[in-house]
Amino acid sequence: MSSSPPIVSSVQPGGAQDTTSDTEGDQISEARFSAIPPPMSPSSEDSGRTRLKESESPPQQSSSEPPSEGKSGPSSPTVIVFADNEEGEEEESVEEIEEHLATYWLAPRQTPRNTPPSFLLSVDYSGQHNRAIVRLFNPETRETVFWLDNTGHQPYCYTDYPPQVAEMKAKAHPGFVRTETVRLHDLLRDQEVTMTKVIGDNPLAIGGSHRAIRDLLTELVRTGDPAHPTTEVSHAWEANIRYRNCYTYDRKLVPGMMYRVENGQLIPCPPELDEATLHKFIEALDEEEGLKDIVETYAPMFFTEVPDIPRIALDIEVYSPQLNRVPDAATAPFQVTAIGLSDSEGYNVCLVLKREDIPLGERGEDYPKDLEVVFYDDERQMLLDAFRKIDEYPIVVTFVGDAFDLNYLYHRAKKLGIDVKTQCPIYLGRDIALLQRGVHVDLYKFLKNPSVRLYALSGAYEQSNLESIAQGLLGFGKLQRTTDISHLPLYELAHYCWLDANITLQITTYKNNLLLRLIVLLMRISRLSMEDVTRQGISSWIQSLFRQEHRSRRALIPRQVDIATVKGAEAHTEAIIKDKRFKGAIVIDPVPGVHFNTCVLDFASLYPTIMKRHNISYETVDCPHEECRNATDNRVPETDHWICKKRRGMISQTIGFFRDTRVRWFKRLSKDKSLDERIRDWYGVVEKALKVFVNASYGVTGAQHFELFCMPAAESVTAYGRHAIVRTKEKAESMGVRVLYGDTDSVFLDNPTEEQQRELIRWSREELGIDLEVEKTYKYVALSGRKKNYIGVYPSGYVEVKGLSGKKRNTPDFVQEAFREMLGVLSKVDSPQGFEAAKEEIREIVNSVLDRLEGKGELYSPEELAFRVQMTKPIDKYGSTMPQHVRAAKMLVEAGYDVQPGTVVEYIKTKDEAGVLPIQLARERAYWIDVDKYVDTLRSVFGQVLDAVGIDFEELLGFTTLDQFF
DNA sequence: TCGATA
DNA sequence: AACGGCTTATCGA
Repeated sequence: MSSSPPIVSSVQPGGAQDTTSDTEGDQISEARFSAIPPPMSPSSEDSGRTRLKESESPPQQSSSEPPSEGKSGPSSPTVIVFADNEEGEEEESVEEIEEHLATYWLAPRQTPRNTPPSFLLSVDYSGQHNRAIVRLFNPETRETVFWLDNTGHQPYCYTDYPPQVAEMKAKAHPGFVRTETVRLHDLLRDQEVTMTKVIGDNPLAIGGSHRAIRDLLTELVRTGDPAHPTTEVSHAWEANIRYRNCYTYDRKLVPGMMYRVENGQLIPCPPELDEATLHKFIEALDEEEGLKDIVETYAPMFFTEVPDIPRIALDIEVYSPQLNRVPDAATAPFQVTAIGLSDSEGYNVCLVLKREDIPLGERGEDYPKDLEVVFYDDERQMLLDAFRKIDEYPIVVTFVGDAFDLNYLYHRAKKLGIDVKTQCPIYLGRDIALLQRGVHVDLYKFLKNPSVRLYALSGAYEQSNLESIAQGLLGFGKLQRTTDISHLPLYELAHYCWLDANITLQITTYKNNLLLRLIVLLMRISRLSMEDVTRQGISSWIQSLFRQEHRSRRALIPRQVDIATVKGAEAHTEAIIKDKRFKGAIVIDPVPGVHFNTCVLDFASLYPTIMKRHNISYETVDCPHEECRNATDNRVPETDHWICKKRRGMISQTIGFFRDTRVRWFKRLSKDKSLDERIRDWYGVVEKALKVFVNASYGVTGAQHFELFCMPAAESVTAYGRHAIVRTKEKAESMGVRVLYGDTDSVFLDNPTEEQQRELIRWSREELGIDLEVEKTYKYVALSGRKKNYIGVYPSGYVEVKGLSGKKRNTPDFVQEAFREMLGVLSKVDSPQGFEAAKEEIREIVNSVLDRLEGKGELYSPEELAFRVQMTKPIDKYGSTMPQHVRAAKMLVEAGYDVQPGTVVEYIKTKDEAGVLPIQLARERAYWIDVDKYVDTLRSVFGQVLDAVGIDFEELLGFTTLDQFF
């Protein structure tokens, strides 16, 4: 323990320690250096590295400086100074740099003219330089370096105005540069179009600032509506693509792949793919036109493994005078009491602030051996040391770092007089915390993403808090505290804080870096930077993927209004579109009762297969060709839609390729025991990433806010899906097999022979062109008569519960527990006669629960009795209706609690006027639980299952176990 | 009893 | 800022 700053940066300043000559070149230094606007004078004497003396004042933001891109984009706030060295220049001597740096905490940022193959972390826009800036991690020197665009690429959008008109309108903006005429393909109308490319001198000139160019490329049109006589119609295309993405697409950059800098040029380093494997890979796919291009683009992404990028996880604890209330990050009013750090190479430290009234405490039994605790008297010094440490890493991982940890540190640093430009590696955007050098990954945002949680991680956790995620993924949770954080003895505080950081790190390292590798694959496929891909959702990923696909084909990216107009929906206002729903999937009426030997067949990824096989894409459904409109063999069943016979649809082709690749290669081979374990593991990750895109492709096509939203396309997919399941049912019945139930893409067959299963599968492949698979065979299934509600028991005794409220969150724990016990009984049943014995056992379970409810046994705690219902809006937004959870929420507010939207209110049902009581208040207050209400709940939950197996719940209520003794 | 809400 | 289908409970009119 020492009170002096113990952390010694392992990175020498300035990169001057580098023994290779590859990193010679420019430096991106910190904001305190004056900005020298590029291009710079070709003087070799003054290399631009001159630094201000300590006494000189920090630079003012120059008003002529181009604004940074948007408010929340990861553009750099730092002033970057670099030498004008078209040819490499002499390196400054080591001594000189160290002398300069003695007063600075953060090492300067490098823009080397040469690097070995490096990992492309992000593509950003640098407001300082008004150019694209690429962030690379060099695995040899373990440095994060930068490359500034030198190709002269500029922001632009397209318009259908001729050049003279476009220029006349756009030149009202000072950022207008010039126009160019371009030929592009309009996929919606299937024709070449001449467009005018309008170039601006910075991204905000195109869009984002007041009266930007995209706002000038408009036309006033009369509406005929007296209330709004005119409306502005936009003539701008591709004007809302962020510049960093625009640059990525045009340069065909793939974030997550390797690049090197050679003589100042950014050059891709494609991997050497094993020819034999690649050949087999192509053979596994259907031969079709355009396959070669698509394989060339995507195979390198799928077959290049991800390096183990060093990363550090950070978690902080903050003093709070109020129990269970986290201080506001934007004002950072209280001391940071601990900073936990844990990196991927075994660095485990917790920085702890000494406080007068808090004892040191002791290191408990489970105290981690390799955790080092460093004590500080000075909070400012503690922050500076933490800053210098995390600045060494290409990736900093947090859990809720955007909203809290990094945000708090930034504002606290400011408050403590730290110069945030030169001494703090963090800077803030709107709702986002970024790093000047590395990439900040907020795992909370990423793991909360439903696509990640459900598709990639198969729903391994239910709630998105660190405790349940750690339990679900790692199998252990956070440290149990003995008291609240603000009063924890220092060693326990250190342990708790560090463990949170360590758990956060372990989430990225478990299963051979599964999560890191998944993030990188998602970067590659979506072409988004690590910062963006971990914060955005599936619709942004798919949007970005298809923007790139349009650009590579020289196709114009349509606007929502273009798709709606061409598909004949121009009369629909947004409000009408919003309410208009299309018909979805079919659920076959269940045959109620118990059925032994039920075989469930399902269509393998039904909707993506339909999109591939029927060529469904926004441009191919209701296409503009007369021949297609008049043909008869291309009609979508039950609808008036038709499908293009002349062109391959972009979404159909891309998603079809992903689907086939996943099913026929990565998923299959990830389970092939004859392959090397490392390869199998990698294939498993690729399979999961592809699954995310494939599964969501239909959903986003039917999502109103999606750029390529196309109702006819979404409607066609579900129509073909209904067609498939209905015909399969008919076919099965014609073979003498009874269909007991079915939902969207599955049919439950009553005791079919193996021969019958094979025949149906063969029929489906030949007639429908969809793979039907045996998904599972149940020992028995109990269908309740209601749709989407059943239990299925496997031969192993494992019970699967679908839709029944016994499994739902809002059901009290004691009911869920009794429900589980009942399932345990039912899982043992092997024959129709077995239900008699089961009935007696279930009677025991029910009666013991009733005893406890009525006070004849051990009482249930408020937690066990709690109903849990989420608040979907603020309390005052609930008008005339007053649901029970809102009533409970009001009681909480009166008692001084804070109830925000999204809060899950926990309450018990009581026998008084209120009828409810929040469990927080139940601890300090006497109450009578409403036994009748609880019996109702028990009845409805048990009834759902017991109905199906022929047991009457009321009959079980006859008497309770204790009654037998009286 | 019914529609709205969760 | 993925979709629709479906069940169950509660509240107020």
